[in-house]
Amino acid sequence: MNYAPFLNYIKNFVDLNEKEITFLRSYTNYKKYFKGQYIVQQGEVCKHTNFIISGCTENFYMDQKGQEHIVTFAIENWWSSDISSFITQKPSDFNVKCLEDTEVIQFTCQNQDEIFKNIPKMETLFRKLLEKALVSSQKRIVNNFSLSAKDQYIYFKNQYPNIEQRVPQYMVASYLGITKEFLSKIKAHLVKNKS
Amino acid sequence: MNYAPFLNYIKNFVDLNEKEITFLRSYTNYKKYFKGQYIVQQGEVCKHTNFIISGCTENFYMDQKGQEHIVTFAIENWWSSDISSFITQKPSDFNVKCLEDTEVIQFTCQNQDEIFKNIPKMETLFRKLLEKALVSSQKRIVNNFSLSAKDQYIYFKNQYPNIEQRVPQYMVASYLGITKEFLSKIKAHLVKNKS
DNA sequence: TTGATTTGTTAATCTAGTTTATTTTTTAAA
DNA sequence: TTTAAAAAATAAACTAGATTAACAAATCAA
Repeated sequence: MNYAPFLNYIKNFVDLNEKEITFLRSYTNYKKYFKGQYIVQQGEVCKHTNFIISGCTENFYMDQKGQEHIVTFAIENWWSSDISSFITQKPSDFNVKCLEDTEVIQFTCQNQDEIFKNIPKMETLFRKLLEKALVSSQKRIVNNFSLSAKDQYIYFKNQYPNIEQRVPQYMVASYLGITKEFLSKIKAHLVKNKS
Repeated sequence: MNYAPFLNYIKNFVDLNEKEITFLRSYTNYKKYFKGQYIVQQGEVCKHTNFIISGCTENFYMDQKGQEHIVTFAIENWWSSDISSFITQKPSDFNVKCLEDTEVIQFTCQNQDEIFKNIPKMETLFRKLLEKALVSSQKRIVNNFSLSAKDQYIYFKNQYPNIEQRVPQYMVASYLGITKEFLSKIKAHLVKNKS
């Protein structure tokens, strides 16, 4: 079990003393999932918030027509969960699925509350994380409005340079909200015009 | 100056004692803006987070082609600011403009930190608000992907029943990311087909 | 009460992105 | 190493929504 990356990540934001680290350890746990395994399944309650130590997950849902839409990817040092289901403890509208073998540090909703109660710095950290997440979510809405599919793809490549190589193209298309055929067309066009 | 709605709003989430209320008052201030006035202007730093006591604001930006896109509306009991600029204290990509005379309770970034330091319950409140805001932002991305413009319009009407009457249609179209002409077509179609 | 500006409608034409279908390439399993 | 399955590319027909332009209401200023 590999806990260090989680503590290193936290150290970027706040300093925890020994006692706090011990507390945090006892209220979180390590888990390994295998490729293809579901961490959360549409219709079930999302029990944990997960910090990814290694691996890659997708967060997707199935619409009324049976089409899958990828909402987010997550890799090392990112968080992965369905926040809506986690905070309400109601059935999730999303699936969280491992695209590779994936190690996580996870905690339940109850334990999160305990952590925040006992280590207020951790609540501050999460408040700031949520602020950033909200900003990037709004940015995505804005891009959706003002960029063509081609420009959104270019933006995606710049923002997540590590992800494109690790997941199949049809998933990138799904993330961008376009068909795989159209993404293929965009890429062919970009190659031809050398940018 | 009308402070009560702000305290009532807070009371829905957490209980503050007299001392905390006094502290909060001294670290927030009341301001009245007039219709058409800008609370935040694209290119300037967003200095305040604003809680709306009365009135209505739009949060919009201008893209490279000079087209305006409305990102959010806000009315009584909602928050209005450019969170990205507020947390980084860097120039904003957005405008926040009053669509009606608007009264707000506002606080600066520094004062927010003081409030959180002295009244941790307030940080918890904000953490929860951010969670909800993130959920609804993600929901909007999801809708963008899986709903037609017509269904997004219907969803908007259900979710924000109070806003459509208060703002011109072309702003609703802008919020939905479609042209005013197409919204007009959708509405004509809905009237004809009685739903 | 009239003109001027802002808002909303209709219709024709156009285009970014979808759908469907077929073929090729890559991956993975046996 | 062969074979089956999954992923990617290509192309033609199609559609949701954009663009343009002309006009009609509504609001507002004076």
